[in-house]
Amino acid sequence: MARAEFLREQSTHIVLAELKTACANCNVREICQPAGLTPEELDQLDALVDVRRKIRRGDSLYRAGEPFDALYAVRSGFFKSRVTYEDGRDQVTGFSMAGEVLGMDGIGQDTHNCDAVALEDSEVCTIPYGRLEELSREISSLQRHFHKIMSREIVRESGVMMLLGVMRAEERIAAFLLNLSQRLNARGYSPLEFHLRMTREEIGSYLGLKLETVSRAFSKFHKDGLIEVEQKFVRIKSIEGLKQVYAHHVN
Amino acid sequence: MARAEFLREQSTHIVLAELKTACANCNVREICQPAGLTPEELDQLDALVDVRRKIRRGDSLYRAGEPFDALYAVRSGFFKSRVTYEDGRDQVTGFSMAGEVLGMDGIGQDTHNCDAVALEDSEVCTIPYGRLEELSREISSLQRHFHKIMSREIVRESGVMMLLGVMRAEERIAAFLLNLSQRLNARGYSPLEFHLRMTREEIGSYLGLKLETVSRAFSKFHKDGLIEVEQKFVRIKSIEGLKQVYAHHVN
DNA sequence: GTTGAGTTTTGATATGGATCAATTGGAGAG
DNA sequence: CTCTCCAATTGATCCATATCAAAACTCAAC
Repeated sequence: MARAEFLREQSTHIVLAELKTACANCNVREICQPAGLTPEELDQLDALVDVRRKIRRGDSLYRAGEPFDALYAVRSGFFKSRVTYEDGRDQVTGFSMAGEVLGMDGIGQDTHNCDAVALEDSEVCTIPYGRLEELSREISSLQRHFHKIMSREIVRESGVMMLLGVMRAEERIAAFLLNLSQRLNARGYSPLEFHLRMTREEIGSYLGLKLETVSRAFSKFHKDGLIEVEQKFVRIKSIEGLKQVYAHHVN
Repeated sequence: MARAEFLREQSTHIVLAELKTACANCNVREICQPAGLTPEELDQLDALVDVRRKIRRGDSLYRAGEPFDALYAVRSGFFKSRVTYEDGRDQVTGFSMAGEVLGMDGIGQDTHNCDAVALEDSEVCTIPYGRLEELSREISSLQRHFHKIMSREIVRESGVMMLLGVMRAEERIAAFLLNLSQRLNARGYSPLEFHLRMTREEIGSYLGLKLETVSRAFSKFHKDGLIEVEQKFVRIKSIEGLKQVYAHHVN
């Protein structure tokens, strides 16, 4: 027990020591550090993003119904957001990777609207919401940036509505893979080879499909030479081919 | 030309004269006028919401791709938001009635992401976005309110994802009617009798269904004594019954 | 009133994806 | 290393909703 305490202390120290440099090459810095800030403003921001938090695979960062008081910037790892309906049915409403922001659903009702569950051991920076509001009253570039991030979440979701509302199963899955690829690329990871962090069932839930349908589509894409799949590992062999899957559709 | 100038002047006068009283009992005032403002702040807000604009049925308030520079508060009338996909497929992503805000999709990319089309002759107040940002830096209750409205749009959309992802046709339509009813009620209209402003096809597009399916569900609900429908007119006879439609579902 | 285009309803049939079922494959616990 | 459990694949069948088709109804224009 004493030893556990010690280890925790030590790890906190390491975290604090790393923070400065960590922010410097953090994917999330575009959120926390919009361009054109004065050194003084940068110091204020340093103070804003204060607490780092580790979330173990399977644990949740927050749960629907909990009081909302902070946004979270994913520093490393991978999350799913999940809404549970009254009757117990649930749906995955999004996946978040390093460099993305979680929790904006909570602002409207001061209460989280969904669960955010880590799909692998993850780390987030906590952005206390009250302080974010204060600071974005002082720093207009931060304000603007924050608004853009919220707006993009709205646009992202209307893209998902499109997936769910008008696309066929294989189109949805092609679009899903392409979106994942593009986001990984934007964060500096390989856009052509990656590990899926979620199960077929979670992909299906997100896309409004059953896990068997997801599996069949993967097999089909494999057979057509568009991807290689082995369990969670995916290699995209033809971005163009995947785009064809939904471009080829006849109205 | 001189005459046209004169008319415009005059009409501006009328608008300004009406604005004060108009705002006083406007549904949108909770957006434009969060509680607890000083008289001074209220004057600033009066200046913010300056231009009223009439949109004829069938015309669009804005279109995807147009530069974004303002939000719109619907004063009267009814709009649909529509996203068109590369290949020409489109989907209705929302309906907006008096007292609701349109255009937040444009903030993220400085460009509108969807078309907003009037489904009946409508009137909106224009809220220039730059000024809204300025003012919400000065008035924290306005800032907070604006953030809440954006966040609620995120939550609304994740609700639609739920509709599209997990519900069956009749459940979606029951949920749609109940949502409409509840929003009309919140705006002071009858929650039990109303005119649909949109066609069966537009409802279907929103819900990811074909118009025939929508029509059949309406007929079924009628037969079951849950609603009366005659063309665009709807009378809800059993809110409870409609709730049962999706409560009764077995996992 | 008549015409005509668009909307809605209803019926018959087709089909994409769900469901049910069986098997295989992997990863973690002991 | 083996056992166990969960994830994934694949096949067979079913069903909810799409699709195709025709008729009725509505409203606006003339």
